[in-house]
Amino acid sequence: MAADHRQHTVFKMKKEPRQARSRASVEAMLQACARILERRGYAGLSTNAVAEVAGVSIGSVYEYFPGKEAIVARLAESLLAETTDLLQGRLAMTDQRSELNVAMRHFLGALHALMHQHRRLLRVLVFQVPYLHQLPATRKLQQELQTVLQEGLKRTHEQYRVSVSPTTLYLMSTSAAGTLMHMVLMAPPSMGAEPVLDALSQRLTQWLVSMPAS
Amino acid sequence: MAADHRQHTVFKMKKEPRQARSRASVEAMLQACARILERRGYAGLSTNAVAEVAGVSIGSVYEYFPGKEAIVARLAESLLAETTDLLQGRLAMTDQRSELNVAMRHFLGALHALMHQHRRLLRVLVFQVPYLHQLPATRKLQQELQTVLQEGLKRTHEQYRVSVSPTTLYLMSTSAAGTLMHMVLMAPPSMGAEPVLDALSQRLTQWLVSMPAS
DNA sequence: AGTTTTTCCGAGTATATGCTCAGGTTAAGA
DNA sequence: TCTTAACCTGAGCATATACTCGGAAAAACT
Repeated sequence: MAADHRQHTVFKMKKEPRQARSRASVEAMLQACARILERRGYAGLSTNAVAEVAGVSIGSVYEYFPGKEAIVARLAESLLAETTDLLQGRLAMTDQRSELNVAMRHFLGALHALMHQHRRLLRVLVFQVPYLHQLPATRKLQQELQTVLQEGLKRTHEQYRVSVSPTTLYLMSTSAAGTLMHMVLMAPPSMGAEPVLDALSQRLTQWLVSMPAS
Repeated sequence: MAADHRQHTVFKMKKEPRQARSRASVEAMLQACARILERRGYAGLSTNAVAEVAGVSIGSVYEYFPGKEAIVARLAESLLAETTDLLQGRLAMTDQRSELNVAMRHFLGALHALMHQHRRLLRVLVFQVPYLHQLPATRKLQQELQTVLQEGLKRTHEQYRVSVSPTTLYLMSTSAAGTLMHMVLMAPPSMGAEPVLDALSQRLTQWLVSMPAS
């Protein structure tokens, strides 16, 4: 039976580990899951393999996770949460003294660095995990991207205070995300990241500047 | 045994059908494959299911395909080829009398329409098929996008003859592709396609116009 | 110490899926 | 018509994977 008809409870943990010992076990399972995903892909991931690589028994896996979907979901959630945190942290650093184009470049640079760091895992999550984009954390991250863009504008120098329509906001965030994704996951080695990030941030900034002020 | 260690011959057909009867069988298998992918996802796809839905025996499937990867690959190749043809066809229609922004809008509109038409299948192919982006047709399509952009520029009115760096070309194509992908596969219903396409083509055009002429 | 809760174990069962093969049927060629 | 090649069949074998369950060991609690 395919995994598609199951309830969405398969994405949640069965029970939270209470003692230090079990917390270490769960951590080992998650690390094992990441290792297997990077090396063998989602199709090569099985609960038995997770148990073996993590050095625990198969029974222990099912003690905490209802199935492999839940392990992957947990792993993805933590990565997505890390990214969301990064965005919020960067936003907190941005104030009225910041130059819009500089702030934009820093945002994109930090985001790119984080994605690049986890690129092997990210590739599998994005391209092979069927339920990734219906995870709450995914939607939260996408929303966060737009929020950060909007808030960042408000906080930078007054001369850039412009009114941004939802369409524009959407276009900017999807353009940026699409380019970052392509660079990290699909770009040929010949394409250096720095020039593209420079050009991208410059473009986004000029785009905003050219809009009617509010 | 995971499917990851196999040779890349799994992506090719075993033998070409010669008679009309067998060509119909293969066609039925491909249609069945598409149906199953749309309804059950890649994880729900099996050679047995393809045989059943197509109304042929499992033996016949293995007569023409070495495994399910080859069926999916064939299906994807035809969809990608259709897209590449569309781009080339549009390019042939573009001449020096065309306005750049109008031509750009038509390109994006046609591309979006095609993607939207196949969005259910496309979603599964993009997000669940591990080997999609290593298919020759995928690379060809990506290359075609950049070529069309570059050629389209050369063919439109002289005033737009500008020199476009590889970085810019890359940035424009990934931005456009990223936005189209997000719109077709992930956008909330509230986001209408037309305004976004209008804004996108306008943006790309203005971007080019603002560059130094060659 | 005694009791309860948490954690862990792993052989074993059920099931799904990939794929073969020996042989039958239909169409094309001579 | 006879021969050959193409095409089709589906029961069945091999394997892999999800998941259970009875019970043991360790930790926490009283």
